[in-house]
Amino acid sequence: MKEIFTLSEENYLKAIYHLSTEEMESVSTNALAERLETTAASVSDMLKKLAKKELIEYKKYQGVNISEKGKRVALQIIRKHRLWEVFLVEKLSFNWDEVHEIAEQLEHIDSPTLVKRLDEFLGYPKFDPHGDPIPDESGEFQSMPQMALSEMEANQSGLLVGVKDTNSLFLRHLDKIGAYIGAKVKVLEKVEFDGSVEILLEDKKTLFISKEVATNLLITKR
Amino acid sequence: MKEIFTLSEENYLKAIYHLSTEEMESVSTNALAERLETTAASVSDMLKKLAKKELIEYKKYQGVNISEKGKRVALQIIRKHRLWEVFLVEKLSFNWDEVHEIAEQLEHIDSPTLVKRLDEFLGYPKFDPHGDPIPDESGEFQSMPQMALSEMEANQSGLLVGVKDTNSLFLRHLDKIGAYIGAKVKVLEKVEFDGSVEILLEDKKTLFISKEVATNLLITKR
DNA sequence: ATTTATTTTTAGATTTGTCTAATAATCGTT
DNA sequence: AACGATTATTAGACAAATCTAAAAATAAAT
Repeated sequence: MKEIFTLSEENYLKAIYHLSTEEMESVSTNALAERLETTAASVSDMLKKLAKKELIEYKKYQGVNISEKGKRVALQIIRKHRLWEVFLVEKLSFNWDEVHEIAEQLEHIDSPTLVKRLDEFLGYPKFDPHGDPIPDESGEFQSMPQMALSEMEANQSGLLVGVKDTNSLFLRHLDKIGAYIGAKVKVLEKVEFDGSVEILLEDKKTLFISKEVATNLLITKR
Repeated sequence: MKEIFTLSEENYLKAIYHLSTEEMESVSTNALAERLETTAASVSDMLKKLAKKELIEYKKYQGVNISEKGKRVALQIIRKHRLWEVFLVEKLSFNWDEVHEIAEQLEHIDSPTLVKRLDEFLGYPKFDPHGDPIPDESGEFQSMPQMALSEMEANQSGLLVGVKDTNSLFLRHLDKIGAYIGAKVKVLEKVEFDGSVEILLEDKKTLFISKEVATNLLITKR
């Protein structure tokens, strides 16, 4: 029989998964508390519960590592989150900066059939509107080698495949300058003294990108 | 600022609304307990909370009446429930007997924009797959005068517009005999001794409907 | 290697929604 | 109108998830 998890447990698992892929070390209580906007005390309590259910590996004062079982659960939630984001953008014409909060709710809807049908309805998308890969039913996902635009050399070109920061202001800025997921990008020149980058977008227009923006744009070569 | 209600509160409100339209009297604690599959004690507790928030009118031992405010809230939840049912059936090709449980979850997603966009995406449907009317943003809905098939006289005809019982077995039975929402129905004969009804469906086939089924089919004349 | 600072955990309370068992109010019958 | 039956409410407990304040463990710094 299928194990059921509470909303809180699901949110903890997702946060632990994300934090442990961002840094390769084990996740600290404080980092989790900050991410989930709660106290370290609450995190400690919850970690005990998750450990008892074998969703994480946890030794007091040693931080957390997600278990295989926990990873499976987390990836299914992430799968739902990203599928719903595609739905919201493609079918309901939401802007890509508006969908996160709604998807945070929809990701907890529990119905495997629904997920399967939604996936089919959307044409089995492999990436969400922010360029993040969508895990399949068994948790696998395609991921191309990515780098920040700021790490590329002059004259290299690639495809804009994702953003690091999903902050709404940042996403709207991208819309304004005409950058979108899938756009072809070529680095024309790297400006030494301020770290900004001159790029050619879709072989059409050239523009300067600040260092801040460049470090938050993800590119795959060719 | 918008008032937020818990999942429990929303489910209570919905149940109170439905029970109070089914019978015109005030709703009893026990009826609610049965409907919500909980105990009378829990219901008593919750009624106090809802009354304090002015969602219901409640006097101890006197049963509940939903307030105008409560009705507004309930109708918006029902609106969401029915819109999601349309989505599941029309877009994700679910069967009409499979959608209720999923819609019970989706109805609690909180995003007015989402509801608006979904409504638009579905082409502003006025009725859900079971023939129940979908309230609009201000809680208004079209409702044609309806009667149970069992109440019709011989030789009268009408349109099958809804079902009373939404039990899955019943809905599948309807599929099997070829009855669907929108079908034209003519009463050929009413059988005295067992209350069954002989009908002509869509001017094509005649069949006998048991009393049980006939009382659960809703018809509008012409 | 101590001491200080930081991080993490525990102890004890609180809120929400639920339960069982006991009490109280209302209803139905004679 | 009074009795017994039904229905509804309270009292007291419990589990989940959170909090603050205090204690314990680890890390950093002199």
